[in-house]
Amino acid sequence: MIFNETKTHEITVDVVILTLKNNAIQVLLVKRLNEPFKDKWAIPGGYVRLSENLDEAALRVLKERTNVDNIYLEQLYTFGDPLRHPNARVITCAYFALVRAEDLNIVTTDELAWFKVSDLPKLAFDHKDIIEYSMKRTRERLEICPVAYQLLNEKFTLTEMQKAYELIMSKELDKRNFRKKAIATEGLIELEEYTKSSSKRPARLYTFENIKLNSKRAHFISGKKKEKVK
Amino acid sequence: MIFNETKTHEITVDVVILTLKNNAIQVLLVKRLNEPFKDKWAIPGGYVRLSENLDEAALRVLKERTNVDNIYLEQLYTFGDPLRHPNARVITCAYFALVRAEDLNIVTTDELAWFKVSDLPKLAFDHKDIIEYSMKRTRERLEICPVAYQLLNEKFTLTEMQKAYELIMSKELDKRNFRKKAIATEGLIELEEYTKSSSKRPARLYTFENIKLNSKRAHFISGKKKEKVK
DNA sequence: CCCGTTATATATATAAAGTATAGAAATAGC
DNA sequence: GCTATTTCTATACTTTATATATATAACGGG
Repeated sequence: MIFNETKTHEITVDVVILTLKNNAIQVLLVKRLNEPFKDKWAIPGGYVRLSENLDEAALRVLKERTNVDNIYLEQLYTFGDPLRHPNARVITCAYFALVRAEDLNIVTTDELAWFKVSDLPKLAFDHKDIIEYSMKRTRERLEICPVAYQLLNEKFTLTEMQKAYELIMSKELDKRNFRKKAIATEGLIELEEYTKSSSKRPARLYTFENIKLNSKRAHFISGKKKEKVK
Repeated sequence: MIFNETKTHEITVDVVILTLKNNAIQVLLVKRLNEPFKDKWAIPGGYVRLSENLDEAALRVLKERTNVDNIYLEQLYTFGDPLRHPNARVITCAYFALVRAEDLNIVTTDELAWFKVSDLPKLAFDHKDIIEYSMKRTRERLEICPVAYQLLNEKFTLTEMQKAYELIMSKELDKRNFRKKAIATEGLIELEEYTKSSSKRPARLYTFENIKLNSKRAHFISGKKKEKVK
């Protein structure tokens, strides 16, 4: 590829939209309708308009695809390899969002679907790298603040919360110690409600008050892997 | 300002170059020769060439200004407010670098000089925000890895290391506890050399082996503020 | 309706890391 | 030699993290 220095850059935003569905962290992908990478799956994205800033562009893309507002959205990283787009010079500012499955009302189609991040299809551009980096960042965030509640329904059990942590961190945590530390988390509210679902003993429901995502006390991931009991 | 959606974006990199000089964290600034913000100080930067990626562009800017290689350089954040440049649409990908004063061989002039980050002049564009964010990120890095050694000379005393931590974190640390945790840091090597300078008892010199900037064990900043003794 | 199963919940012991404080050793200046 | 100053060692105390035992509540099968 020959670069003509008089050509200009194009700049896009791409948004990694993560949710918790079917006991797995899943990412929303769109199928590309045009070349390059026609028919490959890709992260939702779009050109940055001249009148909007990067956050606004990312929010617009997120809203177009999910119709949700008021979501955890954070700038992730800017990817600018000259060869990341095969026939143009496109720099993309990647964002990632954590959304509640409960809040979503997405009609998935042949061109818009959820995929487990642990089992991705062949992706367009460098989008695989971008998704992997978004998971790394999510883990880093979780180590310093209880950002996982962004993935939980409004009311949740401690077991559900632990499951979210385990899926993000890819390791098992000890139930009893998780409870102790979770309960000490700033912002967690104990409700006088219980699950009455199919399970055995009903579990107490909790919720998070809006919002303290800088709480240092909530990094309860350090626990060593619990050994699997036979 | 009216935005014409057919106009294209321009993309630059700006590099916050931090060092430790005269008992303060200092940043390298250049005086702008042209409008806008003529004669105001700014972070060194430049347009991203079509043939280079963002890291390469940042390295090039860093090398142009400081002639140092092999430096701690990290992408910081991308700033893209439509109004950040008064008469163009310039998105900038900001980087920050930590350099050793010892390695530098910069001739400072009327157009290139070091400024204490705690006492900055009036800056061009949003560069004040960018510098502040680079300090925040440096603090975050320091909480999880001993990145401060990037600012220290090759051989240093624990007192010098502590001083670097205190300057970055803007708080005093307890000397005895700092020593205990610093000595436990992975990668720190105790030398059989001592200072023989003007001070009282000679201090042992230490160095860092190349390089483990992901060591979790090195976040020894948590100490409570030592009360000032009268 | 008893009883085993399963998941929730509480209490407590042990280990590790973080914080606080006393004081000894080495040098320079007087 | 005495004092001031800085480096360096040792140790007690507090908090957090990890490990383990046991009780409680519902369900389902006989």
